[in-house]
Amino acid sequence: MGQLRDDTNQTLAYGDEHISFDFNQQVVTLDGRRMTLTRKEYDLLALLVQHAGQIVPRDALLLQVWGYSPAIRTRTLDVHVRRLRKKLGAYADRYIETIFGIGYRFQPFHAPRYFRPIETLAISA
Amino acid sequence: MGQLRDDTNQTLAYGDEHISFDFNQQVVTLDGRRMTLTRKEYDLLALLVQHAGQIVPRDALLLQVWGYSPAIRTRTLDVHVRRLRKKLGAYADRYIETIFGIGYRFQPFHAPRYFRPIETLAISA
DNA sequence: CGCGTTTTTACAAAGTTTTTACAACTCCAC
DNA sequence: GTGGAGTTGTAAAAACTTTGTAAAAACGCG
Repeated sequence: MGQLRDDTNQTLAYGDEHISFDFNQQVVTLDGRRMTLTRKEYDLLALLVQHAGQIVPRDALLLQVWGYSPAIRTRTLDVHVRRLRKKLGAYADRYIETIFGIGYRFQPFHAPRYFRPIETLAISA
Repeated sequence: MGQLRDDTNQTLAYGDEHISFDFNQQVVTLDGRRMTLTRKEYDLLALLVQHAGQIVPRDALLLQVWGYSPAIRTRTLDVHVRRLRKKLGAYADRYIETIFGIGYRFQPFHAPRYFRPIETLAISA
């Protein structure tokens, strides 16, 4: 479970309760079933999973998966995230979090959820 | 049934419900009948069968069977795959899978549809 | 040469990616 | 709380890429 890295700190594999990722064979399984991902879908998910738990900015995703500079205006990232979420089924929004105004984050299944401090509540209480 | 390998990990023979492959004699049988394959057809099928269950990229096939570099633009691989499928008859698409954008995969007849997480990190060139 | 084999050509079909257009949502100022 | 600018979600269409196929041309060896 978790991440397995080689001597150059490259992620070799990832696994949690529902998803497993083999970066060598480019094989992803969801609840034991093999996921069929297109190339871009795989590249995108792989990049997110390699930074599991960390926010990956849109700019970084667009640069690394598409080679786009931040100047380029495109919605293809959003569309690909949507298709990944569709294929992730019930766990979609749990696994792929939207960080408004910044980017996306892949959350390992058992990692503590991130909640924004609710200031209004604290003040009114 | 399955694959038989020698001490240098070369596949000597392959067999499943319908196909048998003798790599020494270069004899292939389909449901007990000997298949007549041309040289290139045999080379291509042999390479796929030797990696049964694994995806073999187009580039690898073109390099190993034809000696072509990835730069060369040719459709001969597709044409040969077609002829092989024709000779494989009813099992054609079951045995020779197209992996879009990557290559082809020979699937043993009884291979499970889905794979559990892979522990062994066998890398194929 | 003649014949089987291989490769190319040209187009069709299938699959993938990007764009477009608009809806829904988030944040912040007022 | 409301409104508006900016951001993300979504469905569908358009654009693009890859693979399938039939037929013709080129190859090569007896």
